[in-house]
Order: sequence, then structure tokens, then C-alpha cells
Amino acid sequence: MDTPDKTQITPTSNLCKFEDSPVFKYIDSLSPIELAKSRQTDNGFSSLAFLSPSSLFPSPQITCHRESRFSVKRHHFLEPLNSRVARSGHESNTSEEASKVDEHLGCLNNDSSSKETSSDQVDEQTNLATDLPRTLKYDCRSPDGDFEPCDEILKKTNVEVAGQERSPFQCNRDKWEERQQSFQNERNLRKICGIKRSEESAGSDWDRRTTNPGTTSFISNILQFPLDKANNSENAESGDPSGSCKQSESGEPVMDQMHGILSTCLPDELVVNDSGLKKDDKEGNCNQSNHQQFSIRRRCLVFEKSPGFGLHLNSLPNIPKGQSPLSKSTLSSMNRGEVPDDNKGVVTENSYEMPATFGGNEADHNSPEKKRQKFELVEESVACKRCNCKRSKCLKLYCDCFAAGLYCIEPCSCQDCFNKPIHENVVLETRRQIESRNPLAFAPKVIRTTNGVSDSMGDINKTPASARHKRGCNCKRSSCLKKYCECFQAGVGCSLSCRCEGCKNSFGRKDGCESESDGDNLEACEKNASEKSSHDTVISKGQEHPNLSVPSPDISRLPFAYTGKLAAFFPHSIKSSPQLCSTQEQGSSDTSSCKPKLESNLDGIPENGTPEIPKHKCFTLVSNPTSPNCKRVFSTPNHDSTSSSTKWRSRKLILRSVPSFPSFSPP
DNA sequence: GAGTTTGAAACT
DNA sequence: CAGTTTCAAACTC
Repeated sequence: MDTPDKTQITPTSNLCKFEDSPVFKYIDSLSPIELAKSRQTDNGFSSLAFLSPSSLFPSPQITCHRESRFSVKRHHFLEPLNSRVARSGHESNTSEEASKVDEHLGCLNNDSSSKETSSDQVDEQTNLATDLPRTLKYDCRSPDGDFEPCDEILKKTNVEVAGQERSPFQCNRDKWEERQQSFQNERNLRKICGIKRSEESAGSDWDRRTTNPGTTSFISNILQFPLDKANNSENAESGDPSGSCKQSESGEPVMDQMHGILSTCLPDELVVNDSGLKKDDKEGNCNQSNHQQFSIRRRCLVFEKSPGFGLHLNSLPNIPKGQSPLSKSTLSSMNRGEVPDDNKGVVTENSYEMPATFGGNEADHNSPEKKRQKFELVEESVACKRCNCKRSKCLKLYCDCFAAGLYCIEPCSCQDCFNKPIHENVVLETRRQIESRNPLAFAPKVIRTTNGVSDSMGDINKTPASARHKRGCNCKRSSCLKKYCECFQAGVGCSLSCRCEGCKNSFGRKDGCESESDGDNLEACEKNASEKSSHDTVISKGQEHPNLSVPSPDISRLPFAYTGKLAAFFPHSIKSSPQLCSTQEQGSSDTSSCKPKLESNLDGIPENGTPEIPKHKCFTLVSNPTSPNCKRVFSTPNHDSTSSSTKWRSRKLILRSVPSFPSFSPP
């Protein structure tokens, strides 16, 4: 009734004129993009709208167009999206779809007298106006991170939707090109990150995530806000399509702020869509699922894209620091006996560290940075991966997660895994058994002999080879040159503790390439080492970064003390322990010669290191969400007073004297 | 991706 | 404690 004829007719008529114009034909001939007939408006946004929660406004028109369009464009996206789209397409034929349309139309609060055609167009426009702020603003982002064009597009689009004052084709093309770039970025990103997360694992973890709302990352929450607001606004202001546009615009400041936040850590938001969409698939319902979808989508983004740190054996200790915003909730979750699922994301964050540094400056190819990137690129393939246990149920030291005192999480592809919070008792009991067999089973395997160690060690202490595997390797065939060798894998040299044969460890041979060496030998070894452990250095730097000096999410994820196999590869973390430093310093001070010093340090570690890393302290930290920094797990100032008296006791005595498993204490 | 190699962990 | 088996990661093709 009140619906302006302009809304109904003008677009089509204008479009027809436009299409028929010579200018249009000329542009069309130039464009590699095949124009999709005269459904200009819909086409214009369809490629964008598919990112939006389709179930929210399942207009038959849009659904239909999406389906057809995806057949062409879908290849830019992941399968789940496809399935979702297809599903969406099927749904359009169902009564459910019809009811959704009715519901939506009801939300629009249009005059009941509005014609169907009008309703469709209004519906469509409303969808566009609603979807655009959610998708365009992200997806139209220019490579240099400038969002202005996107906002411009958005504004213009809104104007266009209302008044059809702008050529829809031009808008379409602009956005299409931008999206093309965005997709290309995504593909590049995926190549770099080597993300091949199985859908099964993703799905299972989505389940866990959704059942654990308290672990939503702060960015997710930030993102959630405007979405909620938007949705609420839709309901509140639904009467007028343009009102939706206005609402969208009004939401821009918030969205822009989010962009500001995300732009620093989310190079490409699209990456998460697969997961998010999969989630959407699982939960078919409308608004809630979409809310969650958005939340999860962005959360996943945070996981995967935050500039950060990778999680793999050799860099695990550093990852945590990229998760500062989550640490508190994480700890509190731990305090409740949960395993913060947020950490899962963090686990994978590193994999996306590359995009931030990758593809950027070609001029740096010969720089150490390039080497680091190269190394990281190799590591990326495992950055998203954790254990892959099949028979051990992740309850043996074979399992890296278990050995590190971590629950298995999403990146794990383990089978019959018991290393989960739900089986906490089993985990703890198993761990206790293992520790009863070998009290040092979960102790760090690699000890860095640095920080204040006597100057006689010189620069050695600053090298990867300045750390040593506590028990040493036992390599026979790998010559300690492959990751089979724990020493090599940890980036440390072999020591006299090793029983390896034919040691050629580039980080330092047990025959003394390093420990006995003076300058030349050492340089040769370290040159080797620096190449292979460039990440190690980077990690150290990262740890020193003030912004990264935050509680370790992985630490907080520990069901027990922060020790174990993965911890064994965290010499830096251990190094950072004031207590360890002091005790090691003491230990080293008792020795005079170089080689014996190394040995003494190593030998002293069980006493000074593991046993005196009071696990109850660690637990105390975990139990105390207010602890600012998990490093304090190893920082036991009050313990130092006793360390001097206990550290030279026999290993077993000390071990018995230290509660290895505080969590065993009855609740 | 499947198969092989390797060495740590677990077992006897 | 030594030998063997089991295991999962690393590696190769």
C-alpha cells in the first residue's frame, strides 16, 4: 500500500535501461565476469550474502540465486560451505522455508497489504542490508587493510537499495573484485598454513565448544555484540527495510571498532567459515545457530589467525603467550575442572602466524627473517596438529599431549582418547602410575643451561646448544640429525648423557663439538644450529616481548603440572624461571670446568629443576585464576629458601618430598 | 596417503 | 638391568 512503486519497479526498469545501454554492453564486454542476467541486485550481493547466516532470512529468491551462483563461485570456499549452501537450496523448497519466509515477513512488519512481489523485494533488500554489514565490511577489505572502500560500498549499497541510484553492476564488480582478492588471500593463507583440519575433528570440537560457552574468546564476544545488536535491531526496527539499513549503518562504529581490533589479528576472516558453517549445519535452527555461527566463526578466526605462535613440539612453550586475553577465563575454567577449549584455538594459532609475515616483503628473502619464515613454514604443517595416538588412548607418554600434561584438543587426531577432561580421573590416575614408575617421567627433558651461568661458558649459553637433553638420546641410526633424536628435535646438542652412536648432532655432538670447543668448533656447530633452530631464537625473542609475557594458555590447560614431554622442549620457559635460574646458577657455580659444568647442570636439574619446580605451585596457579602469569609456576620465591638445602639431596628423596600431583588432594 | 624407519616408552 | 615389544612421530616414496 505504502510501498513506493519505486521500490518495486524502478530497479527493474532502471536495470533494463542500463543493460540495454551501449555503456553497459561495453563494460560487459570488458568484464571477465559474466553478468548474471537481470537479477542485478540479488546478484550483486549474493556472493556476499552466502557468508551471512542464510537461515536467518531465507528468502526464496536469495536462496535460489545463491544456489545457482555457488555452482560457479563456490570453488573459493570449503566443502562445508557448499553443503550448507546446497542444503539451503533444498530447504527453500520445504515448508520450513516457507514458514521462515513468513516469519521473516512478519518481522518486516510490512503492511499486510503489501504485494508479494513487493515483499520479495523488500525481503531481499532487507537481507542485503542486513548481510552487508556482516559480510561486506569484512570481505571487501582492501589488501592494505583499509576498510574505507568497504564502508563506502556499504553506504552506497544502502543508498542504492533504497533508491537504486547507483549502478548495481558497478557495485557488483567492485565487490566481486575485492572478494576475489579476499578469496585469493584465503587460498594463499591456507596453502601457507597447510590447514587440513578434518571435518570430523572439527565437528567434534565444535560440539565441545558450543557446550562450553564460558570459553568464548573475548574477540568472539566482541564480535558477538554487534551481531546480537543487529539481530535485536532487526526485530525491533523490522518494519522498514531502509530501517534495517539504517540500523546497519548505526552499527558501523561498533563494527569499525571490531575491524580495528580484528584487522590487527585477523588477516582473513574467511578462513573460519568452514567451521562456522559446519557448525551451522549441525544446528539447524535459525537465529541461535546463526548467533553461534558468527561467534564461532570469529572465534575460530581468532584461533587460526591471530598473530601468534605455533603449537608444535618445538615451539609450544611460546604459543601460550599469544593468548593473553584468554588466560584469565582459561584459568578460571581450569579452576572449575574444565579444560578451556579456547586453548584449542590457540593451539592452532601459530599456524597462521605465517600470513602476517608471509607474502609480505619479498625483499627480505635473504634475511634471517626469511630463514625463520622458511623454518616456520615447515613447522606450519604440524602447527595445527597435536597427537595422533591410536592405541595408547593418549594415556601414555607416547602421547605428546599427555606427556606434556595437556588434554587432547581439537588438532589432535587421536583415537579412543581418554586424555580429556571428562576422563580426568583416569588421566590423573594414569599419570600417577607413571610417575610412580618414573618420578621424572613428566619432568622437562631439555634443560637450558643459561641465565647467569658462569661467564666461563661464554656465548654458549646463548645458543641452542646451551641446553641439553636431560637423559640424553639413544639414537642408533639417525646420527642425531633427525627429529627421531630428542636432542635434535629439541634443538639442543647431545651430551655425555646421550648413548647415541655416530652422533652428528648439528646442535652439538656429544663428543664435545661444543662443550669442549672453543671458538671455531663452536661457531661451526652453532652455524648449523642457528639455521635449524632459527625459530628457537625467535621464540626466545617472542617470550621477551612484553606483550607476549602473559599466562600460557597451554599451561593453563594443563590438567596437572606444566611438565612433561612438551615441556621438555621449552627450555626457554624453564630458563625464564627465576628459581631455576638461580638454582642453576648455584649449581653451575660449584663446577669449574666447562664440560663438567654442563654435566653438573644437567645432573643438578632433577634436583634443581623438576623436583623443585613445585607442582603444587603450579596447581596453585591454576587454581588461582588471578595469577597474572603462569610463569610463576616455576617461580617459587619462597621455595628458594629450601632449595639450597634440598637440591643436593638424592634425587629420589627430593622427588618424594615434593608433591608431584597436587591435584590428588581430595577436593 | 600409505608404508617404512626410528627411537622412546612400556613391558617382561 | 637388559632384552623385547609397543607405540607414535618422523620420514620416505
